[in-house]
Amino acid sequence: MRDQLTTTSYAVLAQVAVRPWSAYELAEQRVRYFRYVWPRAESAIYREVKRLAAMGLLEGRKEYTGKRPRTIYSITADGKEELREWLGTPISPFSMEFEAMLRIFVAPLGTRDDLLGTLEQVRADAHEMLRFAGEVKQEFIDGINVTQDQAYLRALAVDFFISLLRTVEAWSQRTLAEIETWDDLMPSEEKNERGLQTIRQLPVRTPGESLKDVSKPPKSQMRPRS
Amino acid sequence: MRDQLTTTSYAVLAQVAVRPWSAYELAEQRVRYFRYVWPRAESAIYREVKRLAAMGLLEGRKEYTGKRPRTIYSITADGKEELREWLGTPISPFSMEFEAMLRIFVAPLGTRDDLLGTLEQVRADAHEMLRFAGEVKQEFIDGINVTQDQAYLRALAVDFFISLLRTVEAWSQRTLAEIETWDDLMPSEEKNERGLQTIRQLPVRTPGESLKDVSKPPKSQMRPRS
DNA sequence: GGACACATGTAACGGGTTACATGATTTC
DNA sequence: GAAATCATGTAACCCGTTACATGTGTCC
Repeated sequence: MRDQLTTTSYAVLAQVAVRPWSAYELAEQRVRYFRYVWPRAESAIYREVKRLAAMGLLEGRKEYTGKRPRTIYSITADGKEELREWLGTPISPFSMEFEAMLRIFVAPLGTRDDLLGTLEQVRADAHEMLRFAGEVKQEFIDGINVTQDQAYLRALAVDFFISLLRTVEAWSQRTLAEIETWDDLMPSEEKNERGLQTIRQLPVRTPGESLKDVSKPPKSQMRPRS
Repeated sequence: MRDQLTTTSYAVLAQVAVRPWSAYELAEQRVRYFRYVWPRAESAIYREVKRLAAMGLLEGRKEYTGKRPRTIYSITADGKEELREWLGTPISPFSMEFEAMLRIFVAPLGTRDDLLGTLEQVRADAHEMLRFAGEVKQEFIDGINVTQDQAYLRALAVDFFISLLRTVEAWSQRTLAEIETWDDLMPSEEKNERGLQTIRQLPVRTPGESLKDVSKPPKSQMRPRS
């Protein structure tokens, strides 16, 4: 058996570290816990708890409802130690899947309505996730969230989400507005000029110098600071 | 053989639609094209072009350098048609993987320095991606980007990235600042109160009413609009 | 007491990644 | 002419998903 832990392993460990859960509850509650930062199918959770239990990082206790068994998992001392060590290692970088962008790049093959529909979906998805975030916000304000005692940590997460989602929402809106000014999706001087105008105003520093000379920086830059 | 196309299939098709490439070039150039919106390992591309060629959506032409063969792929009429149809279907929703958030939730198991290190990595990753975005911006301003003639579409993408990355960067900075005010990672009334304060100010609408009554909306709401 | 939703998983398939392999080109 | 790097892939493993299966309360 494979004995290297994946991030999914740690995600499960982390959730069980909060309190014991049955595998079913774990799979279910992932929605509120990690769905949006580490999305996985429910069945992956079932396999993962078994593995972790076999490795001694989780402990499974069997219960019965009639003749139907279920397993309650809790974390072991070894499991906590694994988590602790993990916290000191480098993270895997932020990554995303954003199919809408693929479609933008080949948009001229389709219709203007196709593209508007795609952008509308992006906006709707962001809207839905914001609604969920709003629910969570309300729970904390009402003091009834399951992790209320960790509000100081969860606040960081909720802040992240809402910032990110509002960014996506804002982008989808201004992009819809831009596309609505177009008559078609064909390239044109006018569209490209507008695009360049947008790009010029984007808030990011451009490389100050050409890359050709990077291998031989001027002497003056190599002197130590006074 | 499986004959259902995945988003990865369309990503490859979309890239080949621009112009013919060898499989190696495709895998390499994904970095500049789709790496950040649809990340996949290079070997996945090799398998995908073969499948697409077998289905008649791509056409492979073999070339030789000495006795080493390579294959140049170009899109077929059927391939273009597939892309066109795809543009009319619903997109898979935006999703992300953000391991840092998992670590925040179990942060009290580790040290304050662990957590600061994690956040520092997030900031560094965002910074690096912004540097890349800045390069692309400069290319467009200089008029030398490979897709210069599609600046009107690429502008939408670059705008998206830079907005998103600046959001992540800003979040990581204010979160670092917050954590630096903490003496430890243990929960406390004071930390939680600050967290709640943050949450209350987040720019998102909370659900205006309780969910209990949703199943029986008042009659007045069911009347048709005047 | 039949239908339906909830609870609790298992099996199989395929997509994705990591590791490896080999020919060509450049460097020194 | 040996070493390092680039070019061009292949093979194998495993994670993740989709589909299915079976038991249990609940509604009417």
